[in-house]
Amino acid sequence: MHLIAYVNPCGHIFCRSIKNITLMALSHALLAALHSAPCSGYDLAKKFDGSVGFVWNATHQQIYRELTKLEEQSHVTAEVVQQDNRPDKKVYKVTPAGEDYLRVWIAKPIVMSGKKDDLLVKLFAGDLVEPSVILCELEHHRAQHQDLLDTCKSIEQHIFANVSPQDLQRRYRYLTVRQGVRIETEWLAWCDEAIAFVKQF
Amino acid sequence: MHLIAYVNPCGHIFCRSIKNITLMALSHALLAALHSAPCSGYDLAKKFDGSVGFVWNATHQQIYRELTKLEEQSHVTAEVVQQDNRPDKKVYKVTPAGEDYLRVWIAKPIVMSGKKDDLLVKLFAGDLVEPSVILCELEHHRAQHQDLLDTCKSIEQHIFANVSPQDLQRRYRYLTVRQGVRIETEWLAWCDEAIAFVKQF
DNA sequence: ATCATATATGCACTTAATTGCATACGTCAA
DNA sequence: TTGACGTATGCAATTAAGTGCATATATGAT
Repeated sequence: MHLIAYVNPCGHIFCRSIKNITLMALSHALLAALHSAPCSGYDLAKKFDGSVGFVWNATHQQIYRELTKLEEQSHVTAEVVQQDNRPDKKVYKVTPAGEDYLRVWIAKPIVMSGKKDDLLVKLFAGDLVEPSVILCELEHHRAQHQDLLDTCKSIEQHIFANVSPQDLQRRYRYLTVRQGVRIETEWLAWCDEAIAFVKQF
Repeated sequence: MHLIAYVNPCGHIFCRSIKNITLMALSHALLAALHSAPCSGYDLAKKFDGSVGFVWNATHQQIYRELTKLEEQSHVTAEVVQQDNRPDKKVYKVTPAGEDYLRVWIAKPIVMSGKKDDLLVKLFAGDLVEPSVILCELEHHRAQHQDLLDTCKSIEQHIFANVSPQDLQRRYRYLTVRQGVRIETEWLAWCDEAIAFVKQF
């Protein structure tokens, strides 16, 4: 098997095999979620309490398929857990090999994925329709961003109110919540600006 | 052919055929770009002057393939234009049918696509690696957001400095640039917050 | 001459994402 | 006892997206 070595801009050296590497991002998101708390596919699909669901969304079908793949690659192990009054569940946790796989991926610098935003594309051709149509869509989106912001703020206050400086994992996760709070706040502000703008027409 | 009627939250009625509809988002982005200015695939791939490239990114291969499809569906027409000192180019423009297709799509309320961010996933498992690795990645991203912000600000000043209130198309496009300015500014601020945070470790 | 760069377009192949279905156990209510 | 809902998992098929390669003309530099 061929190996290739990289040096990232900070001088960290890492390597990976050229073949049989899936760069599929969902696998990393699942491993990151399982790293912080072992759980079942169903749990992952529910995007529970401030977890990775907020930074990477996927359907349950994608998640189950990917978990099966990760198990085949020995990046996770599964344990069937019997429950009262509920179907059995398979609880997954990350293996040391899975952690290595994550470490390699984290150290590899990535180019920001380009923006892909339906709403902005709509605005681009907004003059084709009545302003009220655009206004409606803007208000629809505003409501969605408001919901997200409320959720992020709630997580910020309840989960990360009193985190000890030693709890590195939680402090890193806190940063992702902060991103949600900041960006959603700004999205809301932009929506308001855009709504006011369109109302002039 | 079956038809289905919708009423969006603002009371606008619209309909579309159930079959043979591609909801593929790239086609809408290309139509929106061509709507504001007919041009070639090459031009579209260059993401020129404040155009749709900033709100929807794609490779030239995707763009050429999609343009061919759009031509087959009669949503665009192509005209071969001979040039001096350069290969011929095919200039595409949107047909009335293409405009209708865009109008229907614009009027259809869309659910915000879920967030998918590699950097945040990395932070989620940040405790697996040395803080300097995360710091490096944060600074790398900060630079990318700074570039984008500079570009957006430049477009804001040069293209939209003196737009007449009557120029609806340009005023809508101005809103997309404003979104870029606002969100990238906030991304930068978050990067700074995160960098300061990680430097404590 | 040859090489790099810019313009201009496209096919073939592979991988990822989405959609539609299918299954099964349990609770609670009509 | 049927039907709706929540928990829990998954396959099959399709569609979209991404990667790698190929081609051609023209300019300017070495």
